[in-house]
Amino acid sequence: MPKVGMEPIRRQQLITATMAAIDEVGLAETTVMRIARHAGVSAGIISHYFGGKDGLLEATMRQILTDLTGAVAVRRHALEDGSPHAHIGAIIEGNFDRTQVTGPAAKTWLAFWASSMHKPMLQRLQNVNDRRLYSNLCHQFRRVMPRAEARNAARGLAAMIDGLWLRGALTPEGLDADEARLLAHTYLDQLFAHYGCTTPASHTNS
Amino acid sequence: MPKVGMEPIRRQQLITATMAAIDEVGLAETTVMRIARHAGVSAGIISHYFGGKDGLLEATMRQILTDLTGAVAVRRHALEDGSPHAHIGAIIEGNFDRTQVTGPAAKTWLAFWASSMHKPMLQRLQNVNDRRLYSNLCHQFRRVMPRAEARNAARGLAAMIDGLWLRGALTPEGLDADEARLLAHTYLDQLFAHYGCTTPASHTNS
DNA sequence: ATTTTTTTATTGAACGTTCAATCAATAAAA
DNA sequence: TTTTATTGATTGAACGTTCAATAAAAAAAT
Repeated sequence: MPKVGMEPIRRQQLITATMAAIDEVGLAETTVMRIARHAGVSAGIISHYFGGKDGLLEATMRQILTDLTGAVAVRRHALEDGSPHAHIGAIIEGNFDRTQVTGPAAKTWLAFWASSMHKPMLQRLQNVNDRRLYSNLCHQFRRVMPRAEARNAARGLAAMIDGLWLRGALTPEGLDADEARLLAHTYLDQLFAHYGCTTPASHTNS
Repeated sequence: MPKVGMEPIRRQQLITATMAAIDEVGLAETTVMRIARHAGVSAGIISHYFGGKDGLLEATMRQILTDLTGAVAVRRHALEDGSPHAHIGAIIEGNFDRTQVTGPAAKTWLAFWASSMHKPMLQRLQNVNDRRLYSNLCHQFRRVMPRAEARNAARGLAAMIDGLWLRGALTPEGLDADEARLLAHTYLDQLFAHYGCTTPASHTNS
C-alpha cells in the first residue's frame, strides 16, 4: 500500500473520519482507534501525520471553520447587488450552508464549540471566526443605521444564527435549513424595517 | 465527622463541586477525584451517594434545569398583567436569570448541552425542557397571531434566547445579561409590532 | 454520668480497564 | 537497493469503581 505522496490524502481521510466518529459517538468517546478504523488505517498513523490526537482534532476544527468561511465568501462575491441587505443575506445563506449543515459537520461543530471553552488553541480559532462574523455584520449594518444600533443589530443577528444552528444540531431530526433561513431573513427584514430602510421583495428559497 | 442525616448535605455539596469542576477545567477533564477534592471529601463517596460518576452528572444537569424552570415560574406567577407580552417578557427574564447566568452554571449548562447529543438520559432531560419553553412561547403568541406565525415567532425567540446565552458562555468576559435582555425584548417587540399589536411602553431594567 | 454497643458515614489503597503514544519490524514502491 | 509509508504489539499513565477497614456519633446499658 505504501505509495509516494500519501500525505495530503491521508490527512483528509483522517479529518473526515474524525468528523464521522464524533458524529457517531461524540467527542468524549472518540478514540484514535475508532478514527483509524473509520479511515481504514492503523492507529499509529495519526501520530505520524498530526503529531498526536490533539493535532488531528485541531486540524479538523480548522477545516470546519475554513469551509464555513468559504461558504460565506463564495456567496458574497457572487452578488450583483452590493447593498447592505444583500451582503447580510449572503452571510445568512453562507452560515446555513456550512458545507453540509446536516450530517457529521453539524455535531462536530457543536462538540468543538463546547470544547473550546477550556482548550486555548480551539478557543483562539473560535474567537477569530466569531469576530469576523460580527465585524462583517456590523460593517454592513452601519451603512444604514447609527453605530449603536448597528452594534445591536449585529449581535442580535449573530445570536439568532448561532441559536438556530445550535437547536438544529440538537434535535434528532437535524436542522431544517429552509425554516432556519426563513426565520433569519425575517429577522433581518425586521431590523431594516425598524430603521425605515427600503426592504427588497420577499425571499424565495434558493 | 460522621453525623446522622448527611445525605442531603453531601448530595448538594457534590453537585455544587461538580459545577465548579466543570467550570474550572471542562467536562472532559472533570474526574471524580477533582470533584471530591472540591467538596473536601474522598472519591469513594460519589459512588456511595450517586451510584457512580454518571449518576452525579445526571443529578447536576437535573438541578440546573430545575433552577431554570423555577426562575421562569417565579416571574410568571408574579405578574399582575396577564397579557401575552407580559408572559413572554417574564420567560425572557427567567431565562436570563438562570440562578446565576454568570459563573459555573453557565459553562456547565453548555457542556451538558453538547454532551446530551450522545447520552440518551441527558438528551431526554434536555428535550423535556426544550419542549416546555417552546410550547409556553407558542401558547402565548397564539393569543395574538395565527398558528403558523405563532410557531415561527416561538422558534425565533427560542433561538434568540439560546444564541445569546451560548455566545455569552463562550466569551471570556461572560454574558452581559443586561445587553442580552435588551436584545431579546427588542426582538419580542418587533414580533408583536409586525402583527399590529399594541406594544407596551419601552423596557427599563429591573 | 460513664461505659459499652450499635449504627452510620467515610476513607483510601487495590484492581481492572481503557487509552494515547511509541517504535522496531515490515512491505510496497521507487 | 534505497526510500517511504504503515503496522500493531507494547508501555505507562490515568481513570472509575469497589470494599474492607476506620472513626465518629448515637443509642443502650451500667
